[in-house]
Amino acid sequence: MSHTPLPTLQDVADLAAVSTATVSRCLNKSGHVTEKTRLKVQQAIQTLGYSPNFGAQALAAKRTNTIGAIIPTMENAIFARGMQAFQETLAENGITLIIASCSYRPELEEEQIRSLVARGADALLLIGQSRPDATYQFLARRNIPYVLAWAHKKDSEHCYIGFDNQAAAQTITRQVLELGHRNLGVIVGLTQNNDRARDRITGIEHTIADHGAKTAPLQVIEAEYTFQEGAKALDQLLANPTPPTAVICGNDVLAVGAVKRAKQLGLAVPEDLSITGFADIEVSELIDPELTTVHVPHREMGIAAAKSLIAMLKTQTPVESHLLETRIVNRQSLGPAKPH
Amino acid sequence: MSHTPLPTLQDVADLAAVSTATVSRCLNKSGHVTEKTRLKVQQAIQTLGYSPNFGAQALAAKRTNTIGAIIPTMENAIFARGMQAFQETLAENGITLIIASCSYRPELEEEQIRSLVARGADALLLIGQSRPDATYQFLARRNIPYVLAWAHKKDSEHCYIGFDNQAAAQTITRQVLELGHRNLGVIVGLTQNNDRARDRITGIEHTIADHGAKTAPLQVIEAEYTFQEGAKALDQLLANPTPPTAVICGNDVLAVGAVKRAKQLGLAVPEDLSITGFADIEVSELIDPELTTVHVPHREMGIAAAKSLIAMLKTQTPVESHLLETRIVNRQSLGPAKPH
DNA sequence: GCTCCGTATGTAAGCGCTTACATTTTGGTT
DNA sequence: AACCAAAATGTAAGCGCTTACATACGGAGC
Repeated sequence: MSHTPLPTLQDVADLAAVSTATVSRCLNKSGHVTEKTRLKVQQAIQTLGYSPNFGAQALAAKRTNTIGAIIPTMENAIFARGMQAFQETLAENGITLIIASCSYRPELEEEQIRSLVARGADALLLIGQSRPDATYQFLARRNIPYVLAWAHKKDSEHCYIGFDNQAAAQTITRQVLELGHRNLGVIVGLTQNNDRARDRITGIEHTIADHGAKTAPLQVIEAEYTFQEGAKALDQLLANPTPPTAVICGNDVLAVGAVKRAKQLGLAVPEDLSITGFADIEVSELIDPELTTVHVPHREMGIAAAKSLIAMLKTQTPVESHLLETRIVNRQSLGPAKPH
Repeated sequence: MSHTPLPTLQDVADLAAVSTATVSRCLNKSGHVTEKTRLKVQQAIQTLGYSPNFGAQALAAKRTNTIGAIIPTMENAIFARGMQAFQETLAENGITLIIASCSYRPELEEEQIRSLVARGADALLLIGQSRPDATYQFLARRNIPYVLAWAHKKDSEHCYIGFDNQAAAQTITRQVLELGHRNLGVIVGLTQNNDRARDRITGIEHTIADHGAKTAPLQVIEAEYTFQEGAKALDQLLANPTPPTAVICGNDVLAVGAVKRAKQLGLAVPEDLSITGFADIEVSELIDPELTTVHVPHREMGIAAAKSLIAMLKTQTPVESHLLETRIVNRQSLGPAKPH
């Protein structure tokens, strides 16, 4: 490991026989440089193997070309695809992604937000909306643009890049009702710190209320985001003297766990029990029966989030929310209610 | 959006009536500060809402407390759990993770390495070993510590944090052979830029060669990392006039795709066809039959990688490789060969 | 050839922090 | 009370870059 000091801007300037200002202008494509000198400089950069010092650049320019994202966890496939697209889009624009996770714990999120900002994130991607006002004030005070992804709300002061969880839940609930189901169960992620999960429940409840038909009271079970918990939740639902004929799940992982459990219990899906998911992640096509679920355009969402953030950074003004469409993917796990 | 300039170290120093050096010492816990003045400073930091400027800190201290990771893709569940643990461990140590992905494309990886280093990554986590010498030289020249994760090689100059892909493949192959299978198929990820996949094939081949028993020639199919491709690969294998009785897959995703396809074709797993996986990601417990696979300690690996990198940064000296143990998880998809 | 002006280039002042070194304070000894 | 080492604190010199402003340059128009 040698320790020759790395070349600096000054070294490049010296070699190219120009001033540091000119080299800087070349680097930042800020124009006002002749083709001839640009070439000279490029040459010098090449031969020295120069690469700008990040700290110095950040300090002088007051920006880092870095965008932060705080997601509940990378292990959740629901975020993986979207984040991948987000990162790719940022990279195409010369921006680096820094990632933190908060394990669905708001106080940790708060901490991570401060941490990423302290690390020089120029802008942030956050998941969902529910967090203390103080956090938003902090961001405003620092003048840090942000988008709230994986969720959407009309007429909000915030910039949302996502879909309407409530509306999506309504659509699939309606379909379930139309198939004749009158006794519904719900398995949903922990709602405590998850506004998306709450919105989905609300959507389900509203649809049932609006539908008019007489239905049994809705049974809602909250479960952690794992297959096993989905299975356990199904057990609870089935323990009821009048168990549901259809179970609407707040996400695919829970749904897949429920499907597996149902099969273990000797229930045919969807003949004996219908089960629906939410998100359309890869596993939903994998199990047997394949999952009828709500498709969410994850990649689109990641790309849109990146673009919005980049635009905000460039124009220094807020950007409109972006509503993405979900749609139901009809596969095999949802069928008509058994006639009595 | 107000624009009161953010408080600086100087402001804190003024308010606390000490010098900037003292404040800096408090911030960096470098000792030599009385409890009394530390409190004064803390107080001042609080009331001003001060937070250090990242660029300035990086410039002056010549480090960023940032570690970079370049993984093929975040969508691959094989990396998700390990990276999550990696990030958590870094965060516990006050280090931020920056992530880039290279889509299994070496030239992109090269670019990302330079990019992350330019962004001030103090150290790097890379996946696997195979990359141009020039890349390693670049890292050496910059004096950037790195670990190679998800792989292991004895007596290497590099620091590996991972498991022995070849040995793991040997173990499971041996088990397959012991169950009487004499006609084996292999479905593995694209080997072109994936040394781990290659190592696994090597392990399988060696075991068969060493075993002595007469076996049919090994049939190897490479497939992209998706369920669908796993299914297609199985089709190819079965198209053979003497199809294999056991298929060893290079990862769980391919295995799960193959299992699903086998069932669609009316083959009972493992009665008619045995299938094994590699990685033990969540889905392997989900499908029916559950997958017999090689368990990889993902979280441990992520934690170990983080700790090694932190140690390297602190001591400025290389750290020993860390070999993690894999083990076979016997579930349902592997059974004895059908007697003729 | 001389102005004039728009464009290319140079000059140099910071950006906010860390840290080597200098100075002061503290408190135990004599 | 005087002394001294050790501990605490202060001083100030950068770190490598961007950018406002100053200056030099070169061609068009007369």
